[in-house]
Parts: sequence; structure tokens; C-alpha cells
Amino acid sequence: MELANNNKLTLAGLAKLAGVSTSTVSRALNDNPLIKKETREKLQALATKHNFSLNRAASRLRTQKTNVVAVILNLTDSTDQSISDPFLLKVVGDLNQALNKSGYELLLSNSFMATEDWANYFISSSRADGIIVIGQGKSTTKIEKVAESGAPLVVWGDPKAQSNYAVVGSNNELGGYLATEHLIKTGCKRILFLGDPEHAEMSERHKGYSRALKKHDIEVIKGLTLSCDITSTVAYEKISNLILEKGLTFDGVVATSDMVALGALKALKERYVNIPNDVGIVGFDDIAMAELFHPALTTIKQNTKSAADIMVEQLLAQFHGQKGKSVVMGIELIERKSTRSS
Amino acid sequence: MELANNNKLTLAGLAKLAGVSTSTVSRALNDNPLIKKETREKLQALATKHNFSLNRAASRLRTQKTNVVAVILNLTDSTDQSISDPFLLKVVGDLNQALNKSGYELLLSNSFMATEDWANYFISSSRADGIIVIGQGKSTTKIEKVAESGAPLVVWGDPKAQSNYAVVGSNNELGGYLATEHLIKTGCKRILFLGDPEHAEMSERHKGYSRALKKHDIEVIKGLTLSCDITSTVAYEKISNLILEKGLTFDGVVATSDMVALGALKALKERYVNIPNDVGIVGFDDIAMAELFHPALTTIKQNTKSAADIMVEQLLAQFHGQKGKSVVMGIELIERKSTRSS
DNA sequence: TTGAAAGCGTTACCAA
DNA sequence: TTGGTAACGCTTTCAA
Repeated sequence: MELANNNKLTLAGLAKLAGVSTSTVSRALNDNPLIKKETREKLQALATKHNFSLNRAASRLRTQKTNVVAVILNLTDSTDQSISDPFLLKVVGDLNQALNKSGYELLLSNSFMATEDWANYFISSSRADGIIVIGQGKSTTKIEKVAESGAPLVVWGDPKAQSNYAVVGSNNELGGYLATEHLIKTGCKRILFLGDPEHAEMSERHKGYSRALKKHDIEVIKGLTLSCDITSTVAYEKISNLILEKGLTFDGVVATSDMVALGALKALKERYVNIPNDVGIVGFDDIAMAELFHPALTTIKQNTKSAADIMVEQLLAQFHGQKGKSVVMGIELIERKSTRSS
Repeated sequence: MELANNNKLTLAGLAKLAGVSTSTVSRALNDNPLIKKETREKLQALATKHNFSLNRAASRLRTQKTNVVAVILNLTDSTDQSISDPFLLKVVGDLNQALNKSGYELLLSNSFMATEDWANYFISSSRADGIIVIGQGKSTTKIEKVAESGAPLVVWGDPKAQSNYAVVGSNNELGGYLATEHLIKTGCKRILFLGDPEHAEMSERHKGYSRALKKHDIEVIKGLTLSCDITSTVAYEKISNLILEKGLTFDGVVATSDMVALGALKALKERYVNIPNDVGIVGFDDIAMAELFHPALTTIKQNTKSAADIMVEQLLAQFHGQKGKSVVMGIELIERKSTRSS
């Protein structure tokens, strides 16, 4: 039998039950050492017993702090409004872990929200204390607007691109370089770059691709850079069309993501092109299933877990009044079976 | 030059600027038809001009409504604390879309949070108005606790399992049945079930598997049900070990997810088992990359997009005082190349 | 070590 | 159609 008391228990109610003031209960529940340990524990026990939970709306209003971070999936260039790339979703998952560890909660959003002014929408409105944007996309105007507003902000993107905000991301140029060089060293001569060079991160990878070719005295041919959305289906179509129209004009592929690599892989295998002997493929990301493809995908691994930790760290620094720094994450070539062994 | 006015603009400030009362501004910004259209638009324009944004902490406190829904990834059985299954992440993405459409925001959490009492943590504390749990996991005690608290709740899981809360999910039994029957019809005699029958959803799929076998007068053999976590790596190991120890004792595989199917696929291909001629494989989910595997994966498609819409619908119903209903989503066999053609 | 009371920025009732 | 004002539930300053 429950008490017929519909009124939710508040701090004041709990204080009355305990015979102390609201101040004392508030301090006790927030583990304030001002309160005698004994009383603190007694009150905490009482709170648990009565299933009491502090009203966050009220404390947020009072303290002007939400302990929430807005994470925005910046999908500007995808026609499909839903997130499909497992890599980006992995980043979200890892951010969730990292934020929770630091006592923050994750408010998930994407760039298709009605609002244009993220800082206003999330920060001024007291919805969140800071913003993490995943992906710089093709246009960074929305991001820059947030930066100008002075709101705490960290972006997952290309940290080498100069910006007035903190960007955490992999060394994309080096990734592109290593991928390309690996193909060269395993005997490829005509290497295709598959991806969208308008994208900040992808353009860096393309720079690395060009650098590797030049270093090894291979001509950079325009026709061997194939612009392509970062989805496997588009990659599949692009490669299929290319082969259909011009034949197999390449013997290596540098893909800007594992999903893109997977699309290319399929298109090639359907035409009985042998991987890696006829064409070698290197992906980017090292998503969980990269090693399960057939052949297992050689790829550039990005460490999302430590990236997430660092992003949160840089955001917290801004909460504490410091300036967020851009951080370049190391990457690593993972050799598997989609390229010849070196 | 900005005005040296550090104090954030509030409703009261805006009201003063406009020469009206706070009530009027509040109503105007909430598009209350009580206010003359003219004044409303004037005030809205003024708000945009001054970059004004309502303080949500304050309005949430006042209205006792957050317009936030907590989405909990229930990863009880995974040792790995991060989310890796693209299917579940797709569900999160689709829920985000569906919630946004209805004016709600998504607070992402997982079951590794310190707290045990979800209703208390999210609802009593005014963090969210309702809870969506993704995955019933092996134990449903936490979920039942939420249900008992009376908090608005919708669960993605198996809708056929009886429960005192609203469950939205696919017709898993039928899915298991269709997958198995398809293998039988394409000539398989010894069909392996690969998955964890302790899992609510998986156990339904297993029931369908057994029903199909019985219907076609095939004996249900214990040794052909291989318990397995829902990750591709575990599936890979399980299949590898099975073959190592007992040889190729089966000619068909019903996998409980596409990721599991992918792991099995790899293990088999490494041993030069021909798919689909030696062994046919059917997955479950139809994740984006299912058709990009080699061979393209025959699978049972779950429609996450409409599932997300329905989950939100059922949650909103509870917000409006109605009782949430369990809904069974239809599934569909997608025939590709990992099974012989029928 | 604890208590009284003001105030965070809204909304909504009641009055005009 | 608009305004005055109390109240939402907490935290924190100041006082004891």
C-alpha cells in the first residue's frame, strides 16, 4: 500500500521529514563537507529510502550549469538524413563513455535541426554547457558562428586546417601518405584516390596521397582522383561506372573510409578483379568489421576512444576558462589482405 | 562595438526593451494566439535581433516538462563497453530523427551508468519526460522497475514476450522461421542456429527456427544450436572452433544478426567452404552493408525507420495519458547471394 | 555545523 | 488583448 500522496517529494519535503533545513539537505546530497559526515550519510540514506532525486531543472536554473554536452552529427553533405557510417556512430558511442566518466550527459543532435544558430540554441538556452561537433563537412560557417559566440566548442575534423576553434582529429595528411606509399611499395603504379576532396579531412588525405606519389616519382593524374560521397553505395556506383566507361585504369585504390573501400571492393569483385593482385585497396578508419571483409581490409586506423577522451578533455578545459587546443591524433597503417604483402 | 553588457538578456530584459510585460513576451515567443499577431511577430523579430533564447532550465522548472527523451542503450551482455553493432546505432539515429520531428530531444545513455534506478535518475530528476530502452538484454529487471514506477516507457525488444510495458520490435519468431525455411527450401539439411537463446529476441528467433525444422520434418539437434554473443568476432571464433573440433557438421546457418553472420562467413571462407553451395547463411537486421558483403548477405530485414516512428508515437501516447501499446513490426526476407536461389 | 531567505528565469493564473 | 505576480525547486550568501 502506498501513501496516497501524489505530490512529488521535494528537497523541502525531505527536509521536513528529517527535521532539518533545506540548506542542510541540499548540502548533504551534494556531499558538501561543510555538513557533518554523520548527518550527511543519514540524509543520503533517507533520500535513497524515499526514492528522492534532485530536480535538475531547478538546480540548473539556480547554478546556471547543465552538466550536459550537445553532440552534433554534422551531416551536411549526405542526402540521406540518417547516420549510416559506423565510424561516426562509434565516435558518438565513445564520446558518451568519455562524457559520462566526467559527469556529463550527452544530448544528441544532428545538423538537420531547424535552427541555424547552434550556440544560441544549445548554450544561451541552457540546454547544454558546451558543444562537440562531429565532422567539419564541406562548409564550416555554422561551426565558426559557434566559435565566434565564445561558447565552449570542440570539433572532430582536421586539426591541421587553421581555425579559431579547437579541432581534434587524425593526422589525415599522413594517413593519406601512408596508405598511398604502402600501395606503391607493394607494386601499384596507377593509384586511384576515391573520396571527396572538398571535405576538409578528405582534402588532407588527398594531399598526403599526392605527396606520396611525387616522392616516388609517380605522376599525379587528374583522372585518378574520383570524387565520391562517403557512402559505400555511392563508391560502388562510381567504381562500376568508371570500369564500364574506361576499363580497369588503375591498380590501387586509396579510399577515404572503410565504407567507401567496401563499396569499391564489391564493384571490383563483381568484375572478377582479383584483390589484392590486380588491384590493392587501402581503407581509412579501421571500423570493427574491417578485418571481417574478404579480403580483410588494409586500412588506416583512427583511435576513436582516445580521440573521444581528448575531445572531452579539451571541452572541460574551456569550461574552466582555458582555451581549447587543437590536437592531432596519431594514425596507424594496419596491413591486412586487401593489399599485397610488403 | 558591442555594448559592455555582460548580463545575458532575459525575458524581463527583452520585455523592457520592447516596452511590454514579460507575460506578453513569453506568450509571443511561444506563439500563443492570445497575443495579437502583429505584436507577436514584432516581439519574435526583436528576439532574433538580440539573439535571445528562452532559458530552458527555467521553463522546464516552471512547466514541469523537459521535452527530452532519454534513450538507453541496454548493453547488459556485452563485455565491451562501447557500442559496436551498426544496427543498434542505426536505431539510435532513427530515433533521433523521429524525436526531433515531434519536438523532443534525445539524451543518450547506456546501461553502464552508475545508477540502477532509471526512472528515478531520468524522470523524477526532471532530466527527461520519458525513456526509450534499446534492447531487452538478458535481464529485464531494470526495465520492469521503470515500468512499475509508471514512467513513460517504450522498449525496443521482443513484443511477443509478455510484459507490463510497451515493447516495439520485429516479429522475431517469424523472422527465425522464414530464415530457416528459406535454407530448407534451398536444400539445407543440417542447419546451425548461431546466437544467444537467453536473449529475449533471440530466443523468439530460435523458436521460429525450431518450428520451421519441425514443419519440414527435420530433427532439432541440440548440438546445432551454438550460443554466441552478438558480435562478429565471437561468432568468428565459435565457428572456427566448431569446425576445428567437429569438422563441417552443418550446411546452413541462421545467424541472429548480420554482424554474427559476417563473422561466420569469414570463418567459413577462410576454410575454403563455398558460400552458398557448401553452406548457406541467413543474417538478421539488413544493415546497410549487408548487400556489400561477398557474397551479398541474404537476411531478414528489420525496418528501423518506421520502428523508431512507432516507438516515439507510443511514448507520446503515454505523455498524453494513454497506455502505450506493444507493436509487432513486420519483417521481410531479403534474398541475396549467401543462400542458393530458391 | 546548521538555518533563513533571496533569487535563478520562466509560465500561468487572475485581473483589467 | 495585455499586465501583475506568484510559484516552480533548488543553491548559496549571510547570519547564527
